[in-house]
Amino acid sequence: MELSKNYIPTEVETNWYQHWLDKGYFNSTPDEREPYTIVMPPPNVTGVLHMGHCLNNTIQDILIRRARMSGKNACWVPGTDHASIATEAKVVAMLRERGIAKSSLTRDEFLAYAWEWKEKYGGIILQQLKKLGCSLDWNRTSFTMDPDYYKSVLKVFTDLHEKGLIYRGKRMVNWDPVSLTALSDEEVIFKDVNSKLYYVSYKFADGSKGGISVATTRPETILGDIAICVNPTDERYINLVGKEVLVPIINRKIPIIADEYVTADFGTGALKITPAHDKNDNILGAKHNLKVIDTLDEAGKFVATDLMEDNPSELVLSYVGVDRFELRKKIVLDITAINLVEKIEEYKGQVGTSERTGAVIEHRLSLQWFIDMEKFLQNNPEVMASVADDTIQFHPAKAKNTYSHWLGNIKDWCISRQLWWGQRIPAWYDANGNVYVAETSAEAYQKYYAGIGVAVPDLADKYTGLTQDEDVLDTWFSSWLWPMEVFKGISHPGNDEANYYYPSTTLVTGQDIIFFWVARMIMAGYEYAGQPPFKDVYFTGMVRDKLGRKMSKQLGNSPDLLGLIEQYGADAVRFGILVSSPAGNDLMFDESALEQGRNFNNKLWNALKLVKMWEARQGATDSDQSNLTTQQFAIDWFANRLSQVNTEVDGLMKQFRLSEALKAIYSLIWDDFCSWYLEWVKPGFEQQIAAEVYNKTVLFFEELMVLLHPFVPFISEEVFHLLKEQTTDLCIRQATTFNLPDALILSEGELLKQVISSLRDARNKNQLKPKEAIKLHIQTASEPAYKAIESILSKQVNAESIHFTNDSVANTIVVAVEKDKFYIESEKQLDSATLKNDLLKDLQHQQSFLLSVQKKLGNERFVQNAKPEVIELERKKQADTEDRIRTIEESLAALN
RNA sequence: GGGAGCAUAGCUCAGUUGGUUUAGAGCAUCUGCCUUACAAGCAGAGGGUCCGCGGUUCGAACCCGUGUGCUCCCACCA
Repeated sequence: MELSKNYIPTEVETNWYQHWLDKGYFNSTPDEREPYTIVMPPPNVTGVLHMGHCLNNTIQDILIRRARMSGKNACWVPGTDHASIATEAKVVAMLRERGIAKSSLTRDEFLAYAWEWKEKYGGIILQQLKKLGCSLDWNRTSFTMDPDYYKSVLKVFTDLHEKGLIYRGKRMVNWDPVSLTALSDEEVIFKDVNSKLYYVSYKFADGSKGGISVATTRPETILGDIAICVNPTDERYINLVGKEVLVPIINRKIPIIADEYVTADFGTGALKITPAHDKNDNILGAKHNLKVIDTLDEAGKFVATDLMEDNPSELVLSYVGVDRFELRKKIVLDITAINLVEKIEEYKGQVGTSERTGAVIEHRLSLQWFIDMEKFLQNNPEVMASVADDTIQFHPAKAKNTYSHWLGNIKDWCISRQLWWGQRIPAWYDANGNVYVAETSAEAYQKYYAGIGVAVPDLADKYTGLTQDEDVLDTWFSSWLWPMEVFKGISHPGNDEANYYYPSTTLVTGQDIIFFWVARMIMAGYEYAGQPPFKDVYFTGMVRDKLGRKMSKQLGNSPDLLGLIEQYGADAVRFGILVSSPAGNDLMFDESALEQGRNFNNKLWNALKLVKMWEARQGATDSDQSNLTTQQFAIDWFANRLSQVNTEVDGLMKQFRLSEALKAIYSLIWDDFCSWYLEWVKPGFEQQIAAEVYNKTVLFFEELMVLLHPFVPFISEEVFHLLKEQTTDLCIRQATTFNLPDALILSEGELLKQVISSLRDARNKNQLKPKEAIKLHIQTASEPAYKAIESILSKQVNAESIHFTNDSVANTIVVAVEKDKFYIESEKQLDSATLKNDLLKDLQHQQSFLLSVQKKLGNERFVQNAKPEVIELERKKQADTEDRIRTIEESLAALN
């Protein structure tokens, strides 16, 4: 078969992926093997594949493929998250484009559209993961709103409610006025903004001259003011406490009160209290028994209802329905007109925004469902302990701090959302406002009828008297069950699959969702399985562009991933993203890394071509005996390098240092295998290769593909099969166990490489063309060792002859390597000046090194204190350096 | 405001208990090569005040203190 000049990935990738699928290699069922389980962080159904997913899923695929090749029962579960708020926003936008307002639809009508949308667009991302080569068990694809999953969420809600861990209450919550729902604290992102600080004066109500000046960033809330607060120790205001002032525009009388909460040196030292629109004001209001006047509706528009009794004026009426930001401008204008604005300062502040819609968050008093986190954690002390004591290991470990700090300061979790897309809260209310929480409406009615002492009607459609809560649950209230419920561990507890696969082995995710998801999965894991959901958590960094900026749509610096796969091949994309991804750190993505990946694939391809050329050129044995011993040296050396790197990679993988593992393999293949080994065993022009050497070479190549496969699955599988007829696919091939490498053989190989490089350097410096042969004279105490590798040496430095000598050789230039000297003889006039210079530089370096070693050894305190092996090492350094200096000096003498 | 982390070659990063490290890799750079697997390549080379200062130690890139610069997380001083 003719192999193409360069490696062409497209067809190869599609074919192999289909083949693996056809063979069912990715499917897992429980058996006697040890499981290796990864549950994929479910992307939003609305998602499309981006760089973050690419990094994340490449890492998971590497882990799972390596496990599959190491005797484990590898199971990687795909799926998607219904992503309540994000998806609902998309569906609302889609409907708006079609001219349909959400408010014109019933809940059921809206949900029908949402499901339609989900079936059409949801899960595109899973198809895209196939392009990347992800070896997911597609039979297990899950969705957080699958029927069983849905039920499991209700079950958990009901259960936690029964345990007293869930309560309903009117609290200050983060309110998104765009999506019209409450949000948890974690869904609020604080952003720096340039705003203004308005100094507004409040006149005394008794008509006496003057008043008090208050600094505020939110003048639009003035009409909801209920008091002015100062610090009790603030001498400027101490006499004013108890006096009343007038709220601008509406002239409501409000008191001046004192509380230590107020900072005297901020603004004017006087704070206006608006309990309806600020968390701290609300706390202060409650403390001082103040009335709450809500002036904004759910969409952030002005409402006057609460103000009407006070003083409805034309002006106030003109504010009704005005948006909060517009209102701010209007009110500032209006109070400026009546001379109540003293000054306006520029102010840098922070404002909370909705993670999903970007809308500025309002604090709003509303009735919501919460989880009592303190109590929950008291019931589950392992949530904190398991991470602290490494029962669950975090990589990198620094994430442990973030985790424990958050848990230590945890607030109650608001889990209700005023949305339709999601699990509807299983709570029913009767006419009197009594609540019945149950997994089904039937059960809720049972409780209801029992409570009022009425017999339960015989048919469910005769049930009356209850209405279900309109709200749905926070998305994360379903995703925290993911590692359990993908195996039906909640809906069908104790089933064989859950028993076998849970706890999962490794979680790979971003640091950004440590609170949203990781911590909560650990909570649910202990609460419902009594076990952690995973053993290791590998946190990936964030993917940035090469300038270090976050990837974002606005910046347009987010590359088109599928386009890149098209252009470079999935293997190259996987290689590129991983090679530039240090463990646990952010990675600067640069397309040149993909080029490196593509080049590497091409290198593999060409090595394959070379070996395939030899296939037909095998001879029984090599006629030249010396050539055979030489090749045996190359084989022994590479076999040991292979086992050395295998051991190294094992260690790196255990520490999740995937990038370094890949680099080690890359260098083993490119440098050791291609640049050295293959050149060493390469037969001369149109010559035969010993069958034994050929077979060994193919074996090495196969082993390299085994090592490489998890990282670049497609090309490795392709090369593996093109090398020779195989009885298995690489995808499920089990890794070989290697012996410990022989250090002596390895160091002999290193020395040979060093000799070759030094001689080539000397050739270069004398402008010897590659084709110009030299005569080599070697002065060494270990002649047999060099005799054994003579043919490699002569081939690699283009020496037409090699002689051994006991003395310097006239009219040559000399190269010193370790204790040996190499004399290069050429027909060309050689210039010893640069080499002499190099030798002098080296000599100087060695001498100063020797001096430092001698100084150390001459130091009595060193000899007394240092460990014996360290002293021994220093002695050896001294001896070696002395030898080296002698060799250099002799070489210099020979040059003169 | 509180907490965590980082600073090593032009760039991105390794450097494990302080001692074969007067410091390594990849990419980039420079020089020479169209050598019959590969120019998406081959061979070779250059490049560092280990952020500054102080300390501990026989010995510091590594430990301690301090200064500077940067990053992230948490926290709504209106």
